[in-house]
Amino acid sequence: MDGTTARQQALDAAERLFYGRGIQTVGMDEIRTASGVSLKRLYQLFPAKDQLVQAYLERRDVAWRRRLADRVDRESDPVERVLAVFDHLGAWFREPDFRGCAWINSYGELGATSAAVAALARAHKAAFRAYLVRLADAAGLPGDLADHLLLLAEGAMVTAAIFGTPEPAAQARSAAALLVAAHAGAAAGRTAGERV
Amino acid sequence: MDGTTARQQALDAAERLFYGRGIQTVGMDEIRTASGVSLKRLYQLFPAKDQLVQAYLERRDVAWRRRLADRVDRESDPVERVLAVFDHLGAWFREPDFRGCAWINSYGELGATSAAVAALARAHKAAFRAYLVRLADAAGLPGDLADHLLLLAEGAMVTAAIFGTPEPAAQARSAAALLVAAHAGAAAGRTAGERV
DNA sequence: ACATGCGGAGAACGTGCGTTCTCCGCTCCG
DNA sequence: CGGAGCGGAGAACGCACGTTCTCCGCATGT
Repeated sequence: MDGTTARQQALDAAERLFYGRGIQTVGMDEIRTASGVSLKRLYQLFPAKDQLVQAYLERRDVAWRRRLADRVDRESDPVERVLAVFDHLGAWFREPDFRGCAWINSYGELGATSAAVAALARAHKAAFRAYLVRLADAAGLPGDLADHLLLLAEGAMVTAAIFGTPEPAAQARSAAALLVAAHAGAAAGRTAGERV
Repeated sequence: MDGTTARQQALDAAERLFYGRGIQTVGMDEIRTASGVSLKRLYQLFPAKDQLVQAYLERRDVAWRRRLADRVDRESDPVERVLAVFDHLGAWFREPDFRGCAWINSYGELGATSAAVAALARAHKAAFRAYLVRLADAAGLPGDLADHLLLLAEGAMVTAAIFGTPEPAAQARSAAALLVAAHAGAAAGRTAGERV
């Protein structure tokens, strides 16, 4: 087996298992069995479990954000692009193996113990927030709104995971639409010289 | 040592350690040392670690919700009572040992493995949501708003934990205020016969 | 054909931890 | 004063798991 395909298979198995059952619950042996990559090879590629965990979170980060961007790019209207974020969440929540946000879960499990995991969670959420800022900016909406959208999205992920229903995505979308309208109204008022 | 005080001390230590460092990271031995309750006694009171975990989450649930209600009860205006929820979150986030929501963290750590933990997280969030529904109702606001508030609150908890800053509470508060205004405006419009 | 070295399977090792057991002192009752 | 039982300290046990080691087959180069 090729080295790079071994790495891929190992990461595929790690992602499926770590995401589905938690990190501490899954042993290296199980990853060996699920991936077909021998333990020796696993430890050549990732000298310790921590590094496999780190690689899993890093790879998933770029994949997750690319999937989001792909969905958003199907819209052209700047405001629709903002709201598409929540449509994407809805589709994600409906996937049968959805089990919440990998970084929120990892943070809950290891954030207090592993500085690396905490940093990766922070980095992922910072990147997500930066993306929301760009979307809001492109729609001519103030920066505050991006933070509001972030809270709605994070809340939707958590709530959908714990209750096991996709509804929070639609709820977050409707709240986001109201906030966008409120901000847009305020902006329109400001440009018209209206006093608040 | 009395039986009920032993139980209290055990739960005190369990709460401090489980909340601060995660459940799987903390061993029964450490709880013994931190609480001063002997291992024998611990296992008399809680026949297995799961049950100690369960008792920890249950006790913290009522304490957490009572603290919230106490803060809310300092306000009399129904709308202020709704917003006070986020002021309370801000105060909580500023506590030095704040490390996110115990139930979100526990769910991330054990939700996939332990049905009991998943159920307790669901129960806690359902109770929190029901409280928000009551607050919204008392303020004459529609039921949808309570779900929006829930998402903002959950998002604030997660974001404050991962970024290690209390700001999300204020952001959630301002978003909540905008949503309240939007809903109140809509209600006023409806009562005035305005067409949307 | 034969040596050489890489890779796989899985045993082995060490440690941590949930749970139980042993031993001992203390207290309380006759 | 004696013994009987409860509680504490912590050793012991069994298991799971991260990590390493051993052994063996196989491919490759001369």
